Amino acid sequence: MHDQNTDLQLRRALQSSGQRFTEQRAAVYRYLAGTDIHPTADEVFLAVRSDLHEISLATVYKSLETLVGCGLAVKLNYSGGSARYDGRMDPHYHARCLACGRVADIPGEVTDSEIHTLSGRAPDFQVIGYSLELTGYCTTCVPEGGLSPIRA
Amino acid sequence: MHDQNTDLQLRRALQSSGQRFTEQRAAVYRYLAGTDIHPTADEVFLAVRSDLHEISLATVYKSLETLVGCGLAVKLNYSGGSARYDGRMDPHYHARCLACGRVADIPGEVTDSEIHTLSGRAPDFQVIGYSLELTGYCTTCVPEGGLSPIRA
DNA sequence: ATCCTTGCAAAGCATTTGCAGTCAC
DNA sequence: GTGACTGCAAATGCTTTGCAAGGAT
Repeated sequence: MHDQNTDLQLRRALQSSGQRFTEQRAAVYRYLAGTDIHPTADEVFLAVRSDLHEISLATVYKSLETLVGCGLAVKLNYSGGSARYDGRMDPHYHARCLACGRVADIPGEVTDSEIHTLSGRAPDFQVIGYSLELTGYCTTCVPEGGLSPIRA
Repeated sequence: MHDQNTDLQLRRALQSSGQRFTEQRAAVYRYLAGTDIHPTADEVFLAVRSDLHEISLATVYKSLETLVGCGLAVKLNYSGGSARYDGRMDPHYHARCLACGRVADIPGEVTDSEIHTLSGRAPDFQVIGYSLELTGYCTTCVPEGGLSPIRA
């Protein structure tokens, strides 16, 4: 299933940075834009391989970095091993379950005024972005002991 | 230079979780609690080795994880390779320079009401903490091109 | 005396890289 | 046709692990 809009968007983003449109990049982007599971590079590889049997893991890594470079995806770094990628570009932030590791999308965004308040405490620093993540437990992972205090 | 308070704090934290006080753990904690450079495991290793010549990198890794487990340190994960550790437990968040990779402390915290607002959008999720990081450029790393839009 | 911790070296993963062949433009 | 991209395999870098010797309680 080829998503015309998705492909076109990718083609434009690539062209404007002097890069080429390829089937591999298209397949990676199509998958990433259509899922909300925040897959790892390996998960993308496995998913995309059902369409493009010959694609290699190295190419998936390269494609993902290309997408990030074009602003079509965001890379999320977590403690538990591999990085995850997010191809949904609507404003939202993330909640990560400390038990199962899943990452859930939370719609909405931190308001600009909130960011300004936070940035104001950082003189000598030109803020261009932020990354906010809530941590806790999803309903399927009920903790037994008490809860730890909130800490960044 | 042995910080009595720091050592005592560590000894208590270790005892309450059934672990032992060792010179290696003490050296790692003393260094971590006394710096604000958010060192990598390797940087801790190099710094601590001037006191404890025989300490190994593996032990540093193990000690750091022990401290995190005791709640005496926080592990920060970034894209650029190695994890960094923060032994300052007063409320603050971080600003990371996209050019040089340095991590600066920003004093203060997101207010409880702000966190509640953010958490409220996440039903089915028991929030116990958050992680906020600003990204941008420190004064010594002035970017040449335009700035990217704010995005999590 | 017990059993946790250390140090060493080797193993384990995620990710990157070099390069020849291939493809988009 | 040219230069960018792919696929492969090897390399890299961070972190973890197994195990015998040593150390804290």
